[in-house]
Amino acid sequence: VTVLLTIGEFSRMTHLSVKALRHYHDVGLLEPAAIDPATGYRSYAVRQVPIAQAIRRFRDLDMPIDQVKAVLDADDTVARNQAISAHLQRMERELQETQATVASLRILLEGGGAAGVVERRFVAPTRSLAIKDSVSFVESEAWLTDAFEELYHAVEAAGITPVSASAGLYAPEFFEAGVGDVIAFVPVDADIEATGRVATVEIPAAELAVVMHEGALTDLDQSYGRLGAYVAEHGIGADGPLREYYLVSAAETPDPTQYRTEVGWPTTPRRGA
Amino acid sequence: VTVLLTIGEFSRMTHLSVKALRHYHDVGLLEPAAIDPATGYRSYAVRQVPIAQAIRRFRDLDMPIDQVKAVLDADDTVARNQAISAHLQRMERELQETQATVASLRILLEGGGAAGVVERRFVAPTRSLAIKDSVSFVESEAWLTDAFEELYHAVEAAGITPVSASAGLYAPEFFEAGVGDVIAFVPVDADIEATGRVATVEIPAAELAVVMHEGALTDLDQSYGRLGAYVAEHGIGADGPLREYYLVSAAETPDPTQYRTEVGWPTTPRRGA
DNA sequence: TTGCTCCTCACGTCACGTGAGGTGGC
DNA sequence: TTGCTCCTCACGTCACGTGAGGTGGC
Repeated sequence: VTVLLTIGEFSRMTHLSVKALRHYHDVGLLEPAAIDPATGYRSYAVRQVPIAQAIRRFRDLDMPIDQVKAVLDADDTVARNQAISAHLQRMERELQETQATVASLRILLEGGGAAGVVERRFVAPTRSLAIKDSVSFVESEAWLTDAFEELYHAVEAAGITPVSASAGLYAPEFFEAGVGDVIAFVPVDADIEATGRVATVEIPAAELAVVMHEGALTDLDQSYGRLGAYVAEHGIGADGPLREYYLVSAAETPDPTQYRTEVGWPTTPRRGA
Repeated sequence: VTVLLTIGEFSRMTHLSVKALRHYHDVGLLEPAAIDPATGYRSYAVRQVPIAQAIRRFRDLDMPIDQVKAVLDADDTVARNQAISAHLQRMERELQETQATVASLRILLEGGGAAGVVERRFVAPTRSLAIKDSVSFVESEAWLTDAFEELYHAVEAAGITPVSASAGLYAPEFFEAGVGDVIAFVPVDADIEATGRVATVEIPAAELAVVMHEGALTDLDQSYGRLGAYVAEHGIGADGPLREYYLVSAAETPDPTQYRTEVGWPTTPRRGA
């Protein structure tokens, strides 16, 4: 016979609170083994204890309830282990970002802001291989990595060579609303058939205030701040997407402090230019 | 003259969304430099850019808004740096817990549950130095560390020696509600004057089912599960606090896999005992 | 018989995001 | 004049926690 446990006993055995257990029942993550139809009392089975203990660990790792459900429902061991290691990888990435943010905070508080020279520049229209998508600010780094991987595959497959560094166009609402259109592009001098997300497009010309950003992309806001101040002080702001040219990036060096990124802020044309 | 920025410009310069900036205004974390009384339009000053960038970094590190406010309001550099490093320490601790949880999850999923032998035991009343408090489950490890430090200071100050290992009593609601009375105690054979939170008390006798838990305290639920199953199967459950005896703990070894903790679950008395 | 355990709503938390609906300046 | 930017509510999100108010079993 199965030994049944009250919700209180089950709570002490799993270190999940009674409120949490009721919530997991409500959302279908962990159904009691039996429910008294008269009183509504929940009963749990001893064999549910390890499942509940696993749930507690997943939740301690901040895995969303839906994902926990998916992992537990996967009777396929391979799929289950994949889901778990995918989550652990996400966590490792977050940890690295955290360390980068700490370093970045230290620099900022020590007053060592980027003081690069602002330069004004006209960029001509550029034929490019590009991927365009609506991207959220938080997922943009991962999106960019994927996009450039795909673009370089297309470049290689076509047997051509990029004309200059890879770059990105960011709609203002990407920053202001946290979601907006982003175009990742690689300048080329030949037309290529569209495959998958990759298309050949002409990146429009622009008049820009430009600054060289040295270091990790987490700190890009410092260069944006510098450009924005410059543009505001000179009253030369114009509409249009923000630009980033990745001169030295993860593709070239594993050390983020070696990254070199040109940031461009749209301006009105210069007189006499 | 101060150059004023629209909320959109300020957003692009700081990489904080417009919604976030309005929220920070509402809660008093970051007041605009000026507000148009007719339209309600917010204006920000260039000198606010580094402050906003610092706020973004603190929030990326999940520092609560109230704490960010406290850190920024502290014009005392020393206090500010203390608050920051306190937060970074908390994050490091969390990281270690995360790694422990990952290890713990691996063990659980590989089916290697604690299979220790359950033993029944009567423990006599024990005169002890104790600290009692209402403690939440999440903060209990830190609370316990502090409590034992204080207790050992008191023991030392009195020039006496503990009679046996330090231990803890946990009210059922500590697990079931996530908050409940906890007593940390060190058995002694002399009365000591109450100082601070420390008092001399008699820990009551108890009839217990006991199992030896080997390894980190994160995994204690496995031993609780084993005891609860044993007690339920034999129908010998009784009221009363749960007990943990810390035979080998952080005080003795830096390696959590070396920890030895006896867990006690209250039972009815044995026949013939 | 009396606490004790358990139950179900309903609402709060935290830091914004998501629309809806509307207004002033170039 | 027409978009565009900005504005203010009001409500949603996520995983429970916090009471309130009430019932069945030892």
